[in-house]
Amino acid sequence: MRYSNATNYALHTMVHLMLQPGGSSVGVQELAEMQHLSPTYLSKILTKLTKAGLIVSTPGAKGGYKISRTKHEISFLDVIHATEGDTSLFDCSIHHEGCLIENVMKQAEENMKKELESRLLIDIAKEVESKQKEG
Amino acid sequence: MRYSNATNYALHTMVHLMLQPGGSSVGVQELAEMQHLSPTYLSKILTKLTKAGLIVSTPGAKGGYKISRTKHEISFLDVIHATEGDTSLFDCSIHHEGCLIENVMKQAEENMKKELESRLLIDIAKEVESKQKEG
DNA sequence: GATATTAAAGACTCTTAATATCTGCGATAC
DNA sequence: GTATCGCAGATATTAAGAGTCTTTAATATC
Repeated sequence: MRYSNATNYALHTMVHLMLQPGGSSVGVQELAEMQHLSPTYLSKILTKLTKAGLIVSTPGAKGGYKISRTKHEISFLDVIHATEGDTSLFDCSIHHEGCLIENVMKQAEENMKKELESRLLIDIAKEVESKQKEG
Repeated sequence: MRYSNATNYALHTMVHLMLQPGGSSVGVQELAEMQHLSPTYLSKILTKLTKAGLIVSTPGAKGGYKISRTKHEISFLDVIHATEGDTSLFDCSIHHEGCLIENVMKQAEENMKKELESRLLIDIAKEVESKQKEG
């Protein structure tokens, strides 16, 4: 029971893109090197983020990825949803509906998702930025 | 990203054992039939619960499993911990310590675990019991 | 318009974990 | 002693995650 590595890479990439001055584009090459990944693998993850509307891709020369201007407040949940898909933590395979155990599990999952929805990437980006100025 | 089926089976088994009058033992045979599982598979799950001290096993003729008398208040988290092991939802594989993203994820996980720790199986058992009397 | 650059998509491999079964061993009641 | 039952280990089987490679499509620059 663990979030995939892809989610980890996605979150880090998103924060990195947020730190770009003027929201300029960054190529997969640079993003992949930063996280010690192969560009082809990371691009699969970036495509998911693009389809989810969290980032914008521009193909061709001088292309790359940048944060979507239409989504200033991107939450952890947004990214997780993009990479993990619409998964649920627990499904009772025995009872078809109204399983009391499933209800408890789904309630806990719901609360966690609400917390992750309230946590914004921009706050992480700002914190990283201030740490960089310190060091 | 999902809890294993084993956790589902374990939770249902625990509630079933709690509903036994006088805390009497039940064999794997019966527990397996109830959930449409093979006895050998379920027994592996039950062994985990036994090692975790949540239930007590008595081998030999007329043997079986029963709720541990020393643990009257068993939580969802207790069962999950027994079946899933000591897993964590998210580990940053890039930064070695103090990753801001990891911190947020771990905080959310921690809160979910606290909620699952406060939810007791006995409450589910009581609810099931009262529903059975109704129907 | 030709060319270099870059993202997108699909097929494919590799590894790992979950799921599940089977067999033999050891403990217990009778 | 024997039948019953849980325990442990070995062994498939399946599914998902992780990652690579190749081809295709889109874009900028000249």
